[in-house]
Amino acid sequence: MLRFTKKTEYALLSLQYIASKEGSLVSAKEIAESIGVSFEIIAKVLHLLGKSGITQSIQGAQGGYLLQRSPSMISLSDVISAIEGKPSQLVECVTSEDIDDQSCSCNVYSNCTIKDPMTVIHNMMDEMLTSITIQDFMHIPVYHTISETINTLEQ
Amino acid sequence: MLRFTKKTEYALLSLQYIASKEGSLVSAKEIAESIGVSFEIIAKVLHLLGKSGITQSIQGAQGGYLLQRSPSMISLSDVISAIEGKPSQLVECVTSEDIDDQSCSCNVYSNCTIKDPMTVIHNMMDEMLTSITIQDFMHIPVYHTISETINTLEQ
DNA sequence: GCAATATATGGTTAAAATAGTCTTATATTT
DNA sequence: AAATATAAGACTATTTTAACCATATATTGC
Repeated sequence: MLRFTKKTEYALLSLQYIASKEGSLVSAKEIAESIGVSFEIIAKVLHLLGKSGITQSIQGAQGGYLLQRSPSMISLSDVISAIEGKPSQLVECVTSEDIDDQSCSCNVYSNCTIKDPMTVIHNMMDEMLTSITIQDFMHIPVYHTISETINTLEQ
Repeated sequence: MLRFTKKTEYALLSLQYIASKEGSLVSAKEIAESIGVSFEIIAKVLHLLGKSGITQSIQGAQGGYLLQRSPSMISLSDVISAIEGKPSQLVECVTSEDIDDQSCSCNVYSNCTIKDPMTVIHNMMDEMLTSITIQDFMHIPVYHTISETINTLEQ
């Protein structure tokens, strides 16, 4: 349905929360309570973010999580990849990796006629998801067009 | 997973096929065979496209489908809305309609802190999906950035 | 009128993805 | 040793997606 998963949503909320604490260790329990979802889910999400090097975790009592790089260096694309285990794929046969070297695994049509336009769309989407970072989740007003947003982000 | 559904994919393939026939009636059977999927699915997809006024159908023998407007006036956003019955929603609480008048139906957090940035992302995505039309599915090469693509589309 | 062709529409089923919970193990601090 | 906190996998329920099946309706042409 072209929708972010709940896990991605929780990841963004968690990263936003950690970023707002600017460098101090934050526990999964604290984040879960702040967001209002179960501890287990937040722990799982933070674990996934850690495996991808987005967050750093300190085990043990008084442990917790912190960001491995600044909010402006963590893109939405990074978060989606971390949560889903792979880069986003609008269609099965087009990924961010080795675009020219990809064979269509869908066997329904021998000669795919939408792969090229789909690749264009994928690239546009990818560029967009890469341009948005956790920093943009800190305090930004609502814009209504790409150009307005790009102008603002470039300032 | 932020992926187009198969139905949307079939819809795009069907519309591309109908557009390539430039005005002549095309049957669901012909489209299904051309794409390589079952007749029933294509019939259902075409029916959905018809209900949204994208295609026009002529019933009975020698009947079929044709486009109700030119390929350049049918956006990807239109197609997704037609197939899914509603505009795309990246997150539950942000839609294209009445953005300022929407209440968050998710009850997990009383005070949603990502709605504004999500609305920005939704608007960017929406603008992108609206800017892409069936015409772009006819014969276009592969570009790799938004700016390249926008430049080309504007020519 | 009737057979053939084609769309219209709803129901059913199977598979896959998503969401959430539960359990156990491991690490660190006090 | 107890308390705190992350690590990681198993398990279940729900929802979405995908595909198929069956029947109804409309039009053409003989």
